[in-house]
Amino acid sequence: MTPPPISLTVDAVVFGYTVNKGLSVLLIQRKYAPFKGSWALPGGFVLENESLEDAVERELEEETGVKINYLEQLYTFGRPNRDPRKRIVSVAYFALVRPDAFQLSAKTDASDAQWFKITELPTLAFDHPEILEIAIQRLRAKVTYEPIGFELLEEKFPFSHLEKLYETLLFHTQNIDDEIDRRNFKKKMKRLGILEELNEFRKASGAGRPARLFRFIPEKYFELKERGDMFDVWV
Amino acid sequence: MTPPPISLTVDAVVFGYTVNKGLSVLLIQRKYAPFKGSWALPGGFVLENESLEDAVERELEEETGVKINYLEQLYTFGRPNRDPRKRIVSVAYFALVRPDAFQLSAKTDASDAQWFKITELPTLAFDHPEILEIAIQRLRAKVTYEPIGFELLEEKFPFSHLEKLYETLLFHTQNIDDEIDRRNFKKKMKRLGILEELNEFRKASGAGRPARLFRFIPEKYFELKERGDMFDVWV
DNA sequence: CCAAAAGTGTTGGTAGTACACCCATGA
DNA sequence: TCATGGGTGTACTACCAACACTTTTGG
Repeated sequence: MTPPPISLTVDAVVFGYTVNKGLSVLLIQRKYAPFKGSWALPGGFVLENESLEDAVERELEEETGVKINYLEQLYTFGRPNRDPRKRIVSVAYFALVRPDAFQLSAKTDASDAQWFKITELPTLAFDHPEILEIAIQRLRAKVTYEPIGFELLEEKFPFSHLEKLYETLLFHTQNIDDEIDRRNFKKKMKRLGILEELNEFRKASGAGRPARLFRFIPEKYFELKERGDMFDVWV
Repeated sequence: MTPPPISLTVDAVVFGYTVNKGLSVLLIQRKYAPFKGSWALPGGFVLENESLEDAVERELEEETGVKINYLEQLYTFGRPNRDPRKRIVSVAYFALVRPDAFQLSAKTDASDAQWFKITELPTLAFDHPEILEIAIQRLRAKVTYEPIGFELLEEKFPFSHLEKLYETLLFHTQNIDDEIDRRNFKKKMKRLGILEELNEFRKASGAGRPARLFRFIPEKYFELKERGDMFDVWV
């Protein structure tokens, strides 16, 4: 029983977020056929002695130099003709980076890797549009029951940033033009008890009252989770 | 750039359920080393021109003859030494079968495949204990927000069967000895509006008042889902 | 003093939880 | 007639949704 020659790759959907730019995804430009010149998700072959996660981190380092903050397996794509050359099965991951990792490292050639707002995407190679779509769905669903949104924010953030992030993820990724009620959202988040209210304020960026900064407390969340108390923020 | 020789398999965690036997999983006994004689999840190599799902269905047919009712990709396991012989990455699926598919087809040699209650599992080969554990977690989580529980019941069922199924999945898989309040559970399910109350009753199986039968209405559920109304049954 | 962003409470509706008795059948 | 399982309603609490004005700052 000889196993058939199927190649295994990993691909990463890396999300970044800032209040101004909204949700963005990291893409690389392909240098070779097929899809030469097209934009694609970063990724590549898994080496014989590395785990899938190691492969993702290695490829991201090689191709983009970006420092990721959260990594989770997304789905495995194995349709027979998803790559025109030969049979390739790809394990897709999704990753989150903080705003400060948002600009690409100097060594990355700007023509190689670039951030794209998810509202202004180029045409993607292979079945990457499908992978990206599934990643967005997963991210959207997941922020409502696990506090992974914090992995996209700075460590200390004003409440309004958290609120805008949820607005973006829950509504703008679906072309819904809706807003979150600030008071209700704050009540819910406070009730969860996973935020620490700091005695620091954001120096105003322009006009407006300076905002108090908050911090996510992972320990509190793990406590909740152990007790089986569910996070639940579907605004 | 030659891709490394990594083999790709699929494995299936097939769940069955009856009120009497509780939640069970379908295992096969290995005929060859490594782990010769041990029990393992059914599965095998993906062929060059079949999709991952086709591979699962083919292997299940070959190894167990069981007819599955629901299939969903679970997770991909790729730790470098999970198979002692060589690098094998496995895409795990989880499947649900109805009670009538519960007995194995005649052609299956009983020594090959067998159902095991999840409370009375044998030692499993490879990293299959981990895969099974993750499958159970997924099933438990998923019944609270999608109506996949119905895929484990007969088409027409008394309410108490649904209730016992949820008790089993939500509590007994975690060694919690708890019960669902019949009245509250029924209220919740009725409010969802995805059940049809039939004018048929179950002929008593022993003593007791005959129970009205119900049917799950997939169409109603799709309607709900389209409208974004969330299923939500964490008893 | 005006514009911009942050902060804050109340009310009404709805869903969740806890809880106990009667009904129909087979033995 | 008894044992078994099926069927039903109410009261309390907690969360959700809707909603508008005041405060602090920069220009």
